Amino acid sequence: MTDAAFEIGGEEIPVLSTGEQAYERIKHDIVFGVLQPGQRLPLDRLKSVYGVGISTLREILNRLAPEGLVVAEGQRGFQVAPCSATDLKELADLRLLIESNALAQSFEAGDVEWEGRVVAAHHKLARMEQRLLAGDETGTQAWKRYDFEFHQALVSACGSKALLDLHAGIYDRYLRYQMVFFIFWGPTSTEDHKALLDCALDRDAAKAQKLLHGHIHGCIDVALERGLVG
Amino acid sequence: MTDAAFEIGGEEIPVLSTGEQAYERIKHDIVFGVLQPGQRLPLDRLKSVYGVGISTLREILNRLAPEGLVVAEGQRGFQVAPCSATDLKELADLRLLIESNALAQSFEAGDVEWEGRVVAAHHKLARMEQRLLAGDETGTQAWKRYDFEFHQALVSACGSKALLDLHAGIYDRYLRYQMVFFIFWGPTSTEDHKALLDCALDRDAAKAQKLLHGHIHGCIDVALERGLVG
DNA sequence: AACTGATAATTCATCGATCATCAGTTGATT
DNA sequence: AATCAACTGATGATCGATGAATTATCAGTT
Repeated sequence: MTDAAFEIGGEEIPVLSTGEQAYERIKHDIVFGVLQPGQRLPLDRLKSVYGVGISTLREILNRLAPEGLVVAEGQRGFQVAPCSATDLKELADLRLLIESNALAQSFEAGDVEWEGRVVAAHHKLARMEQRLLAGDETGTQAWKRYDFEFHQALVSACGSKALLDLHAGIYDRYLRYQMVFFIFWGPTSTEDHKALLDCALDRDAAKAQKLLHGHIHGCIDVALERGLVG
Repeated sequence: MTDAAFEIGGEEIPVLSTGEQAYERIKHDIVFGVLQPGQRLPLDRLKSVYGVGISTLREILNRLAPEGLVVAEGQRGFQVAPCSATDLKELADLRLLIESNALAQSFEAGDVEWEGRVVAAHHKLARMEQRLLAGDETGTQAWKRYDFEFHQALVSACGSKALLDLHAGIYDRYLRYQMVFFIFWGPTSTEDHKALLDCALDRDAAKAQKLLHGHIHGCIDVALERGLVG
C-alpha cells in the first residue's frame, strides 16, 4: 500500500503499511486499557474502528495472540487477554528473572557507548518524572516510553537479541497492568531509577538486581494490596 | 468448519479446524527442516501444498512470526527464520535460564502426582532411546516428542503458566537446530536423562541445574565443533 | 412458571478477487 | 558501451463475499 521508507533530506523515515499501523494502534489500545481485559473483540466493530478489512484484522489478532495480549478461543473469536492477580505475579517474577539476568550480562559487557545510552535514557526519564510529580498528568504515556527505554538501555549490552526481544515482550504485558490499574506511586520509583543508574556506572550487578527486585515487587504489592486486580 | 470437540465414550477429542491443522503442519515442517532455514515462503506455493487459502495462510505465518520460527520482512513476504551459530548460543542460554529456574521451583512445589508424571515421562523416553541406540531410526520424531514431554514434566510443577508457555516456545526453537542439523549423540543424553530423573526424586535442584547445563551445552558444542551451523 | 426444542440473527472462519509493490529486463539516451 | 528509465511479469497486501458455527429468541409443552 505504501512505501517501506520515505526519503526526506537524506533521512529515512519508515512508513508503516496499513496493517502495521493498525497493529500498533490495537496493541497500544490494549496495553493502555482502551480495550479492556477480557473484552470480546467483534471483528465487524473493530473493522470500522480501525479502518481495516477483516482479513488484515485477523492477521493482527493472530500476531497479538502469541505475544499474550489477546486470546483466541477457537470458533468463538478473539478477546483481550484477561487480567488476574496470579498472572500479574507470574509476569513480575518472569520479568525479574529475565531482566536480572540481562542486567548482569549487560553490566559485564557494556562499553562507554552503552554508558552513554544509559545516562541519556535516565536523564529523559528523570525529567519526565519531575513533571509527573509536579502534577502534570499529561505525559503518562510518554513516561511509560521513557521508563521502558531506560530499562531497555540498562540491558541493551547483554549481547543476546533473543533475550532482548523476550524482555520487550514481557515488559509490554507487565506494563499493561500498570496502565490499566493506574499504578504510579512516584518518589520511590524515581529513587530506584537513580540508584539503578549509579549501579550501572559502578557495574554493581548484584546491587542492581536487588534494587530491581524491590522496584518490581514494590510495584505489584501496591496493586495487590489495593485489591486492584481481580 | 468443524466442531471444536468430538465426544467419544465420555472422552473429548478435539477436532482441529482447517487453519489449526495447517498451522500444526507448517510448524512441524519448519521445526523438522522440511522448510529450510532462510527459505522464502511464496504464498501461492504454500497455498497448494497445504491446501488452505491465502488469508488463512497469512494468519498462520503471522502467528508463527512472534514465536520466532518465521520472519516477515515488510512488503516482501515471509521466510523461515534463518539459523546461525550466535542464535543457537542465545537460544541455549535462554533455555538454560528458563528451564533452570522452572526446575528449581518445580522441585520445590512438586507433589506425588508430579513425581508420577516425571517417572512416566522418563520411562517412555528411555524406551525410545533404547530403540534409537539399537539402530531403529524410524522414531526420531517420536523421540523428540518424548524428550520434550520429559523436560516438560520436570518443570510442570513450577506453578507459573507464563513460565511454562515460555519454556515450550523456546524449546521448539531450540529443537529445530537439533532436527535440522541432526544432532543426536546417544548414550550421554540417555545418562543425563536418568540422572535428571534421580535428581527430581531427590529434589536436588542444584545438581539438576548443573546436569542441565552440561546437557544443553554438550549438545550445542557438538554442533558448533562440527561446524554444522552457519 | 420453567424447561426444552426449533428457528432466527449474529458472529466467525475461509476463500478468491483486486490492487499495490517489487525485481528483472529491455530499450533509449549520452 | 554504459547508465538510467520505463516496461513487464511475478509476488504480496488488502478487501469484501460466502457458508458454517454459535448465540439469542420464542413457541410449545410439562
